Amino acid sequence: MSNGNDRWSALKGDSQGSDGGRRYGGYSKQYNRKGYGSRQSSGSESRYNSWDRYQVKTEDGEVLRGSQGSSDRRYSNRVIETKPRWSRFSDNQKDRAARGDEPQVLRKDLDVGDGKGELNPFTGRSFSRNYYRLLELRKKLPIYNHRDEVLKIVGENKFVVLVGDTGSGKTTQVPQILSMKYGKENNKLIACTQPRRIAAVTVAQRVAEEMDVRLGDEVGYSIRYEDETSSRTILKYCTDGLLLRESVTDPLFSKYSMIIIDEAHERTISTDILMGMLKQVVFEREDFRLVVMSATLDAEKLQKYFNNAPLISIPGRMYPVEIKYLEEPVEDYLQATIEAISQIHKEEPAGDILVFLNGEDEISTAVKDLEESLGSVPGEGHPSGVHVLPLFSSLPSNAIQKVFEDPPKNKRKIVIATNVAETSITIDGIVYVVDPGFSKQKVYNPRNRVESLQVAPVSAASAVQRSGRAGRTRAGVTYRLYTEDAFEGLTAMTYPEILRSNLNSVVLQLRTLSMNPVEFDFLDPPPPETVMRALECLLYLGALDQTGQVTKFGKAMSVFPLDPELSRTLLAAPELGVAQEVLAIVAMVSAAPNCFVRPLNKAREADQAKRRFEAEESDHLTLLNVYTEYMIHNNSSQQWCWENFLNERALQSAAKAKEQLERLLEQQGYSTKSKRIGFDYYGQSIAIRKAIAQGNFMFSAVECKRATYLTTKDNVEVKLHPSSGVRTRPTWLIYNELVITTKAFIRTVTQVEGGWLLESSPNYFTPDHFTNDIVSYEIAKLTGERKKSRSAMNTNLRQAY
DNA sequence: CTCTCCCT
Repeated sequence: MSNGNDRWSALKGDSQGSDGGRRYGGYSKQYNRKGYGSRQSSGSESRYNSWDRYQVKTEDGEVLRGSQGSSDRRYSNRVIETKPRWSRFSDNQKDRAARGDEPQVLRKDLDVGDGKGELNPFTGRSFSRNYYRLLELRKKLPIYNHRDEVLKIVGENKFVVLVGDTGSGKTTQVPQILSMKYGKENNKLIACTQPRRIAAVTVAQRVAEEMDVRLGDEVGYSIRYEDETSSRTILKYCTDGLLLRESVTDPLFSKYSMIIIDEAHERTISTDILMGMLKQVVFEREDFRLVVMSATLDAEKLQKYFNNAPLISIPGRMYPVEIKYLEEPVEDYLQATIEAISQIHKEEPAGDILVFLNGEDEISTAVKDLEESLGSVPGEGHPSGVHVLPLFSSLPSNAIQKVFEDPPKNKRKIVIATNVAETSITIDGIVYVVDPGFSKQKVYNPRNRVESLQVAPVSAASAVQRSGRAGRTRAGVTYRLYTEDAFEGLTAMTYPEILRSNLNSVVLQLRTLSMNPVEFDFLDPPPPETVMRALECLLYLGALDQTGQVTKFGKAMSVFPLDPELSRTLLAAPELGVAQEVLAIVAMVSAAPNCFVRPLNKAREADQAKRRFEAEESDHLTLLNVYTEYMIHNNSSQQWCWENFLNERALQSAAKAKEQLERLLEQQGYSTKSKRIGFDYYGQSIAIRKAIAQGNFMFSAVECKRATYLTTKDNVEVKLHPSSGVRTRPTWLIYNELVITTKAFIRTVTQVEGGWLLESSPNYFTPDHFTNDIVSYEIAKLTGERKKSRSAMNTNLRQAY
């Protein structure tokens, strides 16, 4: 396959039908680093190739390789001034008088507290000096003069939509203002959701400081594995996914008097589902309010969705940001990024740089490159060189914290981030933003209903958000590493995640709450077929019965923060006597999918190290071996992980996940102890692999020719991924994911017996269920054998009596 | 013969 097509190979799979799901990814083999808007080197006719639209069609257009010293030619200067957008509800005294709706006077002790010498209503102590310092800054935020309006409109309505541009202060101030008034109402608290963990934590820290309270007291945060709240908490920042999870145990969100959904424009799947659920809660609960905050102009759609909710519009306040575009597309955006940074460092005045790249790998490489090439190279205003820091979600919290700290004296801070840095967080000192214009996104192919992760051009909304990061503390510059024409060609908004995702888990959750997923009030309804496929899958898993009601088993499945397949695997384990082992495996698969580190220059050593953990019949068991050894070496884990080419962060998160899953399993009344007595190695291996088969039978593959398998679900011819340690050449396999890169590969596989699959779901494994002859034949062989053995058993029985 | 944004 030629290079231009590799990226899209995932979209041209010949599979007949599948709901794909998390395990069906397509990642480009060669990391095609062509800059956004550049010409593709070979024809890519695929009609799913969203780049087609952005290609520069002229054949004679010279593609400039970025080079130093040609900056004047490469960048076109164009200053885009940020125009304040006027609030629909002007805060002008005259206007208010004319409308006759003078805002109510607030109770003084609940006001934000302007007067010096006042006591903090929460701590009873006088405010600190820092409080007054921050208060001065808060007064400058556009939202400050809209406090009364926010309180009034929220007071009079149960739905409110609030739109505020970057720098309006909505994320920190609106929840704060509202918690002053509603935070103690009926002993309930206010929650404010964020799409990202880092945002939830850093915003909570900031707001606690502004309110002069200790983090975790009146203001706290809650993200998976970390709950910094207490009985005193009146305002809780949390991730949208976490709040959605809470609905499983508390469908009416009875802990909360108000929920504020922030960054609704990001349209994460969790935010979309929450909006639908909370809309219902508003009707069912007298004492509940919903505020939806968004950054874009798409407010009308939200207003309409929430029964013509009133709109509060807050202008942004930013320092001017100059946008520079490339005049010609670049050949290699990574190289162009490095060069742009180098140029900024050497030629532009003092100020830190924020760079958007696509993944841990890319970021780590860039950090290393820049430390080497610019680490101690003096630049304008920074005589000691640069201080480069990575930022992505899976970093440990102390590494994330570093990003917000001052760099060493006389060094220029360079933060290289994924799109975690796109919204909500403010890194002081950032003056320059370098934006190659890409992000890694889930992509959905409607033809074969396949979900995959791809590097794709960002939406214009994202690009604007990114450039906004440059003007937070003073005037800044954004370097877009693509042409202005290319910018014009970007899609306006990011396509909602719910329209490009597998809905198995979501549909189970909705059914558990007795909601009809087909009639659910989605802001953007997913295709009905995706919902039907989810229902079908849940039926086979035994989570739903024939009438679509949630079974007792399905109810138990819905409690786990896992895909339904993995929940069922987990629930099958105690009876098989291998709860501990399966807990570890499920934790590894869901929380540490890529725990093996394989640096290219040490590939052989890394492979050798991995081999020590390998089980020849199962990669899942290999993961279990890694986990077990890791726990044994827990007190020297850093050293041990390094020596064994393992990603310590990944293993730490697997350990936390296992703890959480174990607690939940116990709460469901299952024993989490393993029965080791009576097991030899193979007995244990079989029990574990049976549990894996019970949940993952839809991710099964059968050998069709030498070293080649056919997936049962969608008849894709696949090979074992070269990273697999399975050497037994089994007839039947379970795979954790299917990736299509240079070839179609199944990754993380386990040998199973066909009979186990049949036992797992007899109504799924019927020969006529499958369109492929080979699959049907193999299944017929199984069912045939089963019938045979049953009649043999009857003969035996007859003989016995 | 190879490699994944975010979130529960």
